[in-house]
Amino acid sequence: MKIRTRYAPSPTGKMHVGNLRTALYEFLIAKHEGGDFMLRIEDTDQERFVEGAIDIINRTLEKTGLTHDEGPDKDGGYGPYVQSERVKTGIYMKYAKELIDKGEAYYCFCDKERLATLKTEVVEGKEISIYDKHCLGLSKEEVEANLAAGKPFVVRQNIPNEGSTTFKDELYGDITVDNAELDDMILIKSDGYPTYNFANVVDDHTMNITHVVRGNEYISSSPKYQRLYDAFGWESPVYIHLPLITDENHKKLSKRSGHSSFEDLLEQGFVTEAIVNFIALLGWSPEDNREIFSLDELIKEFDYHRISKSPAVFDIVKLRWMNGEYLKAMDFDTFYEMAEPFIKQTIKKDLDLKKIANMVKTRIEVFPDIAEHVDFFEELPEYDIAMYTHKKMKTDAASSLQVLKDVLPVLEAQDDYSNDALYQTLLKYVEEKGVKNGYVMWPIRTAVSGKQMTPAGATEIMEVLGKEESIKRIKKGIELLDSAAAV
RNA sequence: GGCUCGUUGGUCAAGCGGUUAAGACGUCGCCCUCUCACGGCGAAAACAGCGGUUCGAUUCCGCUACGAGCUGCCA
Repeated sequence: MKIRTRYAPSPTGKMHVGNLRTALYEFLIAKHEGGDFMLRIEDTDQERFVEGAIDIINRTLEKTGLTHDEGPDKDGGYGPYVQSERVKTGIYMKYAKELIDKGEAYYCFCDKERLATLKTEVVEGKEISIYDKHCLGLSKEEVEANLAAGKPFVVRQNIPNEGSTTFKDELYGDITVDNAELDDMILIKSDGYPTYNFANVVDDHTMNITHVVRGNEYISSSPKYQRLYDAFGWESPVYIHLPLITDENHKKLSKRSGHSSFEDLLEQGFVTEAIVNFIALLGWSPEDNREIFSLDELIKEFDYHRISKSPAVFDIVKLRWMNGEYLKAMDFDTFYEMAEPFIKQTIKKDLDLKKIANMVKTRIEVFPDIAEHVDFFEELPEYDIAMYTHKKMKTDAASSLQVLKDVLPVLEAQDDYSNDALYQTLLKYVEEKGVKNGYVMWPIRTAVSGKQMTPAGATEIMEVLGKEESIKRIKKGIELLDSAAAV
């Protein structure tokens, strides 16, 4: 049998990495077996609907490559299934009535006031009450009369107070709950819309979903869904509940975490492939120790039996590392295309940006890191002459001054400012003096960059800077060291 | 509060009765090197606790602790 999964988000805002991972796993589970992956928008809560949220979902899935296989025709492609559209067909009410006829559900006319009189318990600021099945006792005539009178109603699932219900999760095994723990949940709301609890079962069945994959938070309501399947006489799907993704405090990811949504991560300079790769490994691991996977490779390797049961902390430090791996592996042209805007943010001068990009490629983890690496090209920063002193290079202010003075005329005389030529020239000086490379390179690099660390060596920097600017900076260094020595 | 689920280094994780308990990120050290980074090598660092079952438990069972989720006319 062909596997069919679905991603069923509610359009209430940005797409969390948790949501994205759910979509990814659903996609991978289907594709690994050559199955189909569907998209279904769960917008039955009109109050929480956020304008533009569906666009975000579409954009994200498209960008990450999680394209769905089926849906209503739309602009030459597939649109998602949309629950609010399906409501218009009367499908949910039809199935609700079927349950009512079977005695598995019933009309409830209780208003807010009556509901408020139910025995409630306050735990941690939340009111907890269990519906008392009051309307289950209504006679057929009373129900008909209420309906005829246009009295607002909801439809509730009728769950017995005795016995227990069991469902099977592929990862967690059999989970059994006493029926007394299960509230008579609302299936159809008074506005005529189904609740998620009902729509999800009806849709998954009518869409022939074979594997229901969703977050852990649904595990405790799954027995209720199982009762629905049983009541209808439908075969239940394979359930796969996914462990949570938490923040560094082991709390559910919140918007405030700042790095919790896919779009936020893109803004922070992460590349799509790295994000997808990273979240794939948050709750799943392959048989070998491999960590770098393209989407196609994930499809090939993904075995849902290896999904973990315990929650995973979203570690942005490791994501940064992985992003860096992607940048290093990227071909230069692609890298340059993406890096250029970031370089141009700090460098306005007419310099060889490609050379700069190349210097930085193996040194950054995310694009915004570029700025701190290249700012000195634009302008020589103020620096302390203490920077000339380096224990390992055996340099200090005096030796540096000497080196710079010695080397200046040579560099002034030289016209070839290519990295190679400069390096050869300086090497000659190193040999003459019988010192270590660093002994002369360190002060020069310090003078031309004004920085402790640079993305390239002295000669490479000079190559990019050009003769005029390089000489200027070296003179500046001599000046600084001279005036300090004079004191 | 009740119910359900979870618990291997700081983090992601392998392990599915017998192992010196992998690997990765991060941290630290060394090497390479015209600085830093890359790369290479190495180090520190874990089975929540207590009881069973067993010749033998990280692995199976129970209890406790801790964490999380649910307990909505939200999904």
